[in-house]
Amino acid sequence: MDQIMVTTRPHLLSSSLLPLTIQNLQQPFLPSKSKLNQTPNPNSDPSKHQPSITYSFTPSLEQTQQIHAHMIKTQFDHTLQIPLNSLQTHMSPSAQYNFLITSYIKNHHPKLALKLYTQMRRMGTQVDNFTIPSVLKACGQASMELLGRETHGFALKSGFDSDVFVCNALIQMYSECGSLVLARLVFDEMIERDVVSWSTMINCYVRNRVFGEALELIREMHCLQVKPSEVAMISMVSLFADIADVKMGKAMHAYVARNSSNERMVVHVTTALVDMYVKCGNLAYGRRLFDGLAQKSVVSWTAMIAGCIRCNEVEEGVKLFKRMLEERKFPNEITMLSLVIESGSVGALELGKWLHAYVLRNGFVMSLALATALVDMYGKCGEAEYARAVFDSMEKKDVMIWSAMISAYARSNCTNQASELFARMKDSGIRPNQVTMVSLISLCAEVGALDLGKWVHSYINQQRIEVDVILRTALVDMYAKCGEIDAALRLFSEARYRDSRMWNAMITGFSMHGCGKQALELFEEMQRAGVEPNDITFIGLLHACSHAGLVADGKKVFEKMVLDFGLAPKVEHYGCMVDLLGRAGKLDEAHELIKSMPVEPNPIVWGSLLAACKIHKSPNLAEVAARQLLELEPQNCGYNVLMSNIYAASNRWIDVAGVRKAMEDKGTKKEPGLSSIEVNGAVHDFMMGDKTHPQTRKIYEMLAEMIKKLKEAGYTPNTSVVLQNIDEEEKETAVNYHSEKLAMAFGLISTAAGTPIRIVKNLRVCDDCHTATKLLSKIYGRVMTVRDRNRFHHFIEGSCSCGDYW
DNA sequence: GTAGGGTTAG
Repeated sequence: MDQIMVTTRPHLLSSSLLPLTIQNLQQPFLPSKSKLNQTPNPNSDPSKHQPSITYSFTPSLEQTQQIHAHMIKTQFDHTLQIPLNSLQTHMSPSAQYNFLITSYIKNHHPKLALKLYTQMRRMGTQVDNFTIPSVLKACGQASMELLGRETHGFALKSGFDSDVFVCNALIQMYSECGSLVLARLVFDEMIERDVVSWSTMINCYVRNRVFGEALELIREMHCLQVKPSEVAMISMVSLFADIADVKMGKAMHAYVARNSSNERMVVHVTTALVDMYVKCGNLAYGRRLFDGLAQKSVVSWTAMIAGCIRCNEVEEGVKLFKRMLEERKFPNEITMLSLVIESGSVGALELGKWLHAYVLRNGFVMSLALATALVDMYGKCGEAEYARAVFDSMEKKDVMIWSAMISAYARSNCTNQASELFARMKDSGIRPNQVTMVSLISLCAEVGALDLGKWVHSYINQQRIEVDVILRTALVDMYAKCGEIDAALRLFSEARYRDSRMWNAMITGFSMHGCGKQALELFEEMQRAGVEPNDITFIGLLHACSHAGLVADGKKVFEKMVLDFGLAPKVEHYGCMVDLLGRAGKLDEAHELIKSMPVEPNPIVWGSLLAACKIHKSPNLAEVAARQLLELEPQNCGYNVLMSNIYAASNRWIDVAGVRKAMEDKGTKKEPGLSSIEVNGAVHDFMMGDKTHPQTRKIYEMLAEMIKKLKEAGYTPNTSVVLQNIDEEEKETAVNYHSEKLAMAFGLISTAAGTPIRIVKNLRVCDDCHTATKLLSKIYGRVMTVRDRNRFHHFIEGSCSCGDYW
């Protein structure tokens, strides 16, 4: 529960303003022990009282509302009897308003606080220099800069601008509203600054990522011998933790080490440093600091354990959790929340389940935040059903848990469940926000649901949901992945601000559509715009060159990445290069590259070489690649299939038989092919030979008709793609029932003549389906778009945009 | 000091 500090400052203790008096204080309004010692004797003469008193209260929102209602009833009378817990106070109307305003802010209801402030002024109640900082805080929280400025003006007129509290609050308010210049103006014009002024101004720069100025201020502060308080140091360290800036973090560490002398704060400061190091990925350093802590608090343990999990040291995290319990330190809600979040981030399902059970067994209150973290964790671990169980167990739901559940469905590609849930969300009056929309849009992108994606896009416009850079990126990506590259480009061009991710989405979009030149041009423009490319940019560019057969350009890009941008090529980049060279028939060069690469080749690298060997008919090199692949992934029989095809193409039937025998012996499995098609906003999935669709009978009738027409057009099924040891007729049936053909048949019977058909599949298009689809596009006069694992195929009038090169 | 949901690739 949040702590509310009611602070009575010396200048407020005028004769008209009696100090707080507390009788029979009981829980939950119990102030901390140190504060209890300061509790004044209710019978003493207030005027002789000590000048500054601080009481800690923890009123919840409900309690605040009760007190509020009571204050209204007593018309803000000087003698106030708060009905809760026998708390009795004597407060001026101003003090009562101030108390309420502060309480609402602490309960994260800045708008209620501001409403009270408006009312306070309307009633003519005196606004003092205690009111102003609270009001400014509310303005900052609610990002209401206009009201903040108006309050600033009021403070100037009333002469409160010489009050250091007021000025600090002004800096903080402008900082939260993103107005750096105004914040700095207030700071510069302050007659008298305290430590808080400095750290607030520094935080303002850090929050807005103006690190140079922040460092400059820290230096200046040092020169003027203003020592940051421990609290200020901690907040600086934690800010660098949040933005994972280890360089600044280390600088702060050095600074803290030199300037921190407060023994009592050692645990807090060190914990902040531990958290900073682990969030920057330096687990070992964080651990060293943690181990050196003589007194570890629950917070220290939480930061350390969460850090272990985040860095994928799950077992070590569990060990530490157990050690924490042994040392009789017990996790709180934030501990559980943090650990659940980190479990999700690394996909540690078993740990996540264990934490869930721990929460239930140990009587934690299942707050919305904790439930949302669990939903998110299960979602990230691919367990949408577990996520749903947690979700359903919560009676009260808000936009965050809704979004988390939709995101869980999105990750599992459960389009229909996600859109159903979205409909329910709207019905129950919860307003979706950008986060909700991003989940839905990225789902549409993933499964290729263009109609749904378009509908969601129009909903965003209609509801005036702000399209920020993330949402715009998601939209660009969705249109590109759904085949509408022009719409993607339009959204991209209309953007006022583009970060590297948005550029990457557009470059990758061009790449998938085989638009190599456009991708390269866009990259030039990205450089002119001064946006730093990252490794993902180069993956997109290399793919683009590969799909468009631009060998020389691809080589240049690769070189540029290393020489101009100082990026170390990862195995993915080598994979792209092998693909690029291999497709172009430069098999030996590709092989040499693999042998010379400084990182261990993965299956994608060898797989690219193998696929190239298949296109360019090189069985000997194929064998080399296949042997490596089977060593790396003995369970994957896709390679065996390719190998068998390659042997078959060279009439090496004994080797074909050998591969088959090896597969039978190992009992290997192939990733099942899955094709989907969207009709009227619903996504229909098909597996090979699938008979689960409600319209199965009609689909198979259509399929028979398609095969008949294909044969009339001279098509013969290409059965070499089948590897089971079955007779030729069965093979033909197997090819005919490929998931892609089933989806195509469904598309043909359920959409109007002449309209395009769009199919998305999880594997590469097989040779037979590719040939068949080309013919079908002509036979039925339809534009057919197939998005496979790697790229788009646009089939028009009997030919494909990939130029049979994929 | 630890604190719930989102984008590019794979």
